Amino acid sequence: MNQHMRHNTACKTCSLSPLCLPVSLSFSEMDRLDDIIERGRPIEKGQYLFRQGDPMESVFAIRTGTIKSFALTRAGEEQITGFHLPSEILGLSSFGTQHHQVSARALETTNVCEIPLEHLERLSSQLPELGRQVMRVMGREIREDQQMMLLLSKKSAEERLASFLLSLAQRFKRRGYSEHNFRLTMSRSDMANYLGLAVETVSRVFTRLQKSGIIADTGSAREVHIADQKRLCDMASLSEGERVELGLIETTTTH
Amino acid sequence: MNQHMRHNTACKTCSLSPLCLPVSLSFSEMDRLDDIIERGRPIEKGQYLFRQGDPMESVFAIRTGTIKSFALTRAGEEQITGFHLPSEILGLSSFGTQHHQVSARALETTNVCEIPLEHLERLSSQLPELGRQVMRVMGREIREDQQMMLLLSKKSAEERLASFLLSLAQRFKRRGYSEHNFRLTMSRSDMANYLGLAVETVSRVFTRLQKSGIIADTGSAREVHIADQKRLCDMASLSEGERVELGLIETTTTH
DNA sequence: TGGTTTTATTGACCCTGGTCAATGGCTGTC
DNA sequence: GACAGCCATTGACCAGGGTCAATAAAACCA
Repeated sequence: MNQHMRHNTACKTCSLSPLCLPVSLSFSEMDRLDDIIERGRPIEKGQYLFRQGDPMESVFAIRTGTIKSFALTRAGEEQITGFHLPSEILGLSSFGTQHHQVSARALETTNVCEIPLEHLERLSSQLPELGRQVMRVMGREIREDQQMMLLLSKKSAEERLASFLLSLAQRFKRRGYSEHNFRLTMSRSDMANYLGLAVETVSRVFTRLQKSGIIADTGSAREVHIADQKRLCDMASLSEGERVELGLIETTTTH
Repeated sequence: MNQHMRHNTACKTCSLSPLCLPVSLSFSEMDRLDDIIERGRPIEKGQYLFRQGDPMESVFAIRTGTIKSFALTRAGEEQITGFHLPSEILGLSSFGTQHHQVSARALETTNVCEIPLEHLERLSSQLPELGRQVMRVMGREIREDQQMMLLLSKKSAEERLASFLLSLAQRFKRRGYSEHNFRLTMSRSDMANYLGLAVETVSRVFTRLQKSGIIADTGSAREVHIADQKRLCDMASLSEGERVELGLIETTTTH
């Protein structure tokens, strides 16, 4: 048993493990994974989990909270590359480099599981299923990034925001939360940055979504209530890949 | 020795191996990799290497030629997710799924090395360095996709084309070709699709680049001669990550 | 609690790049 | 070598969404 382990923080008892690295490991294998995981104190809102350029020593799984990851452009502005929810793995994009290629910052108080790379690599060669899961997670990240490329190069402002809200809804649902009511942990400006829009455009699209009754006015800008999911889907012009991720269709077919 | 092996097609004798999967394998390990690799007949221009929805049974390393990979949008148009040059690995984005999530089509006559997934996974657990290299390649792909997200969400048409040409130049250079003179294997329309622009815009930017003397008029639209690389770099507004990939700076630093 | 800062909304205006249309240049084929 | 089809270029026009500016609403904090 791991000295760092506290109540309810072992993979075996974690409700997120079916979505996370331990998926398809046996109980005894999970114990070995637990032995290399370090669980420190929470990261407060605004604090960095790691910064671009830091030595790359671990990857992180989110236990609770939200993290945004971003790269810095030449001009010093951020380009947000993702918002990460519980069970998602952070740091994979720096694999094969000595240093983190992005920064990661908490959008709210966040707890993470730290997995030292050195131990992960050693354990992966002993537990083939763990290595395979790391590759599956990386494959999913590549697919998501490529869907994001599609969104950024082909979709209108309305389609972008609709796709984003549906993606969040689905991710909350998979984690056992409501897919219709949730709180946005990121600002309008973060959303705009991520979606390749101006803040003002995001704000205007939210207003339009409310006026058309697709989302309800909750009184707070951060609180979302999806009132008409079907119309939101229509508005998003989802690609096949997105429909698969959202669970709207079973599997892709040949064209 | 592998029955499929032909002259100059073993990893051990392939000039691309330092850029490809076998990097940092010993000769005897390379032999074991060679044993699972299948090298079939060339793929002609326009032919598919695989199609979105096909069962996912192998990944592919390009030996010669160029492949474009793309997903289909709901409306049936393509979204190009990448152009792949010799030594680059294709199919990683479908890791963890039963079926290919993108299609891959040859832009010119192309030779590939086919690596059956089942064998690759088994061999990776026996040769930890091979598994690590697969993860490094996937990490690089994630970083490139995220740089593409930056390009698509923040850069102007000029900056996009300049970045694209520099990226191609660098990739040709690493493969031993000229970084100043090369032939584009993709059409204006493919470039436009990949860069999130209209064909007409790509054409206009090419004209502007010629008029300003940054690229020379070679008489052919597909033939590029970079006349002033420095100004092209300035024009591209490269991010730190891009500068690292292009070898313009050594490593990222903390901000 | 009041004052300061950050975040969100809304309006007015403008610009980059998309769309439509016409033309010219290649490539391939019978 | 003439025709077909695709690819590339250029011009004219237009619109989606960016920018700037003003205000309102939250969040923060001493």
